[in-house]
Amino acid sequence: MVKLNSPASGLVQTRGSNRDDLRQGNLATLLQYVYKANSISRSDLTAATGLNRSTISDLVGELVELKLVTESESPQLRRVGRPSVNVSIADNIFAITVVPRHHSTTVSAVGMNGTVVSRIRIATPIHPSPEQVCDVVEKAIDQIRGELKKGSRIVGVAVAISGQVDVRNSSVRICSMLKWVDVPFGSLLQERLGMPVWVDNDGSLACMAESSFGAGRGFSDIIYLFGGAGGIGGGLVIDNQLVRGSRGYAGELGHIRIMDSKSVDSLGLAGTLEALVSRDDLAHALGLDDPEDDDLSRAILSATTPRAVRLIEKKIQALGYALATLVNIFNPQVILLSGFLQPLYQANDYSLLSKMRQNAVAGSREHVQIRTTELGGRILEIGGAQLAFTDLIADPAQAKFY
Amino acid sequence: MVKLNSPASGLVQTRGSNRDDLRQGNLATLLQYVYKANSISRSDLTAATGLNRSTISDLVGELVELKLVTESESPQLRRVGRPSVNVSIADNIFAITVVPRHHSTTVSAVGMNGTVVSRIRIATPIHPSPEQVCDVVEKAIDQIRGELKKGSRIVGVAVAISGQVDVRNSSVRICSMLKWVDVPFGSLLQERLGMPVWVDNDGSLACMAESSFGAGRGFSDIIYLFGGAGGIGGGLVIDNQLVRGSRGYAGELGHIRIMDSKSVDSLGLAGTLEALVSRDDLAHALGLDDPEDDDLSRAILSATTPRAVRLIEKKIQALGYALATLVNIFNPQVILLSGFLQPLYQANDYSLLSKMRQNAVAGSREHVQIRTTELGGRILEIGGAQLAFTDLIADPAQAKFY
DNA sequence: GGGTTTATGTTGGCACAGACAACAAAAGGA
DNA sequence: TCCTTTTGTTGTCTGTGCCAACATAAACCC
Repeated sequence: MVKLNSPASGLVQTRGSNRDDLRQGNLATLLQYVYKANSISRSDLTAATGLNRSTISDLVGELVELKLVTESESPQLRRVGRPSVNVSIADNIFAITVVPRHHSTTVSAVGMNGTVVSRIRIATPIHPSPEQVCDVVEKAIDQIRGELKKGSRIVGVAVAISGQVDVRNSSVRICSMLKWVDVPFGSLLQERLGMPVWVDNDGSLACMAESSFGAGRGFSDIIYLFGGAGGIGGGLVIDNQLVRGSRGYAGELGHIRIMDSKSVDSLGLAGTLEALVSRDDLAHALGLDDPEDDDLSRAILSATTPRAVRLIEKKIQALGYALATLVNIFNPQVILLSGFLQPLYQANDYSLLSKMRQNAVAGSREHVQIRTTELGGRILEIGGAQLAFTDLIADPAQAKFY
Repeated sequence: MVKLNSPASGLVQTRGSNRDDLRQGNLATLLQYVYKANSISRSDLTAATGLNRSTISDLVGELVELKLVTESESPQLRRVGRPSVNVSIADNIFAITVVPRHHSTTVSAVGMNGTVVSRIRIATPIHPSPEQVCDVVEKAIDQIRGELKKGSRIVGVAVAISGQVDVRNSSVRICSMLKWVDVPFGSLLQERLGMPVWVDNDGSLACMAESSFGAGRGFSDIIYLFGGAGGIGGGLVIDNQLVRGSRGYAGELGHIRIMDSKSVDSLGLAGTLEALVSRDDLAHALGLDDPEDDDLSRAILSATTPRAVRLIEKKIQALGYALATLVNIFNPQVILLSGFLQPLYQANDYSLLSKMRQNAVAGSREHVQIRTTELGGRILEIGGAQLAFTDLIADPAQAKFY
């Protein structure tokens, strides 16, 4: 018998750990399980973590005391043995998410248990200034505070920016949608609100959300691609970790180059995925003028004119090249397509798959799947909330609320 | 004052930790520091890990008992205070590295302290069979065992393959250099030798080596590109972790597509980096026939004929496109170039940098550096040894030797 | 329906890792 | 020579997770 050695990933730990770190780590692991499952039995936690029953009992007890989770009788499982106690995330912990757009900003309250309880969309001037967005957010949060039931606790605010965000200092490097350049929006909003503010790229947040709660569940290596009116964005998950890069700009998957072409993308780069696969192009070829997502999707799936069919096929080919490049670089398990890339895939999944496979190396192309996303219109709320809850989960005993 | 919240990376921990894991983790962290520095004082270990002096004393004591490190008087530092004891990696722990090529296989013994003590190159038939390579390795190890001083301990064998390796089961998916397809080489060699065998892609190993001991030291996000006779390979380090992908095929950076072109690469893919930037092309244009690396390098740097200069410039442009794509995807801190890509960069560093910057998004292009590699001809020995020592470092108390 | 089986929760004692404080040791500086 | 600074050593202590024994709650079985 030969026991094989798959290369270990090596250590990431650079600091030593003491007993407090041990306890904190275990509390965090437990809370993460509860958060991801929303509700889970103590015996499942025991099995998943490998910790002793009595240890789980103690740890869960601490989380209950911290009022982060609640215990309840488990539902009828009709299984032999004493039924296990169910652990659920407290229903009064919230994150505020902010999604600024051209001429409106959406502010929501998202419960840690996954429910979006409040969602306010407020019109702004077109291309609002950072201060104007701050104003809107401040007002919206006041209103939301009134709507939330008594005893609710807020961990902070997460902002999803459709542009490049330096996550080290939460500042917006460039956001063409808002016409912002080098805006330290995290600091501005945090100073105004007096509570923690996190800022991240919308593609990264969406990727994180799909990875934890959507079509990426159970996969460790994921490529996420989103096609919208502003262009193509995306995100990467490698070994269950979102890839942010050294400053947070990773995941600009729309700007990878695949061909010689005069067409340029939103940044003026020629021959990139975004330049070759644009929503406007498709809408125009299908005779639609600024269509809703659903209408465009239907039109793509039912296209019959030769010109439209040819164009769709051409876009599929370009997308196939881009996917092959990504597959060669990453060897992912799954590629998730969303926005108008989704109907494009559905229009001819065979064509996309085979184009991708033709241009990918043997090992990587064999088991990679293409899937459509699952989370729909609330994905940025879910991803933003996840970002806002991350610190709380990483150190439950230090939880602070506002 | 505003304290900013950079997005935490989230938890990777899926299992709980007990006190044993704590001890193991701290031992591993210490041993890793000693391994990477080769020799380091106990007081430096205290500062780096944040652990208590007495804890360090205890842990180092255990490593000494395990005979993994030795303590020695520190060199004269001429500093106030009691001089700190120096901790060094034991000089009798070795890894065997194997690098099979067309018609010869190189087997080396690499000390855990970094010294390559023995290096045997044995001729084989061209395109040797797996069994033939096993034979050669077995013989070489017998010889090496005789050369090593008494009391030497071997942790196992690391094999660097110039092709796609499924690291989950150490089998070679495809290696065109050896004409191997689906060869479970790890199992074969392990059965033969009776000691652990790890197999990995050469680009990944080289990347790992440069990241820990070469030009990548101190950087957390690295792209490594190697240009050789067989094509272009590479590796990625993200957040200090080597990226292997779901099966180990990640890092096929030569096969990313950048242009329309009839030229195909070693896998028959058109318009890829490897297709457009080939060593043979360059050698031919420079009037060289199967040149040594040094000769090709000199020729590239001193090219004067218009045709050669134009061709070099064209290759630089293509490389620039590829780098931009990678930068857009990853936002790395540094790009490391090696093999014939190194003289290509040196021939016109400004041109390559600006081409890359022109095609990269604003945030990512601003701080990325391009560097040449440092480790030279022994890079695969160093990387292979690192792979072989990984398990030992991750759990020093369970060290097994052969 | 009562005993049995199975799985889980609870409790008290235990082992042991790392922190801490006090002291010793080894160097430089005045 | 004595003081200061830094590091190593030792014994004690705290707290965390483990373990074993027991308690409890359900399904199962005749």
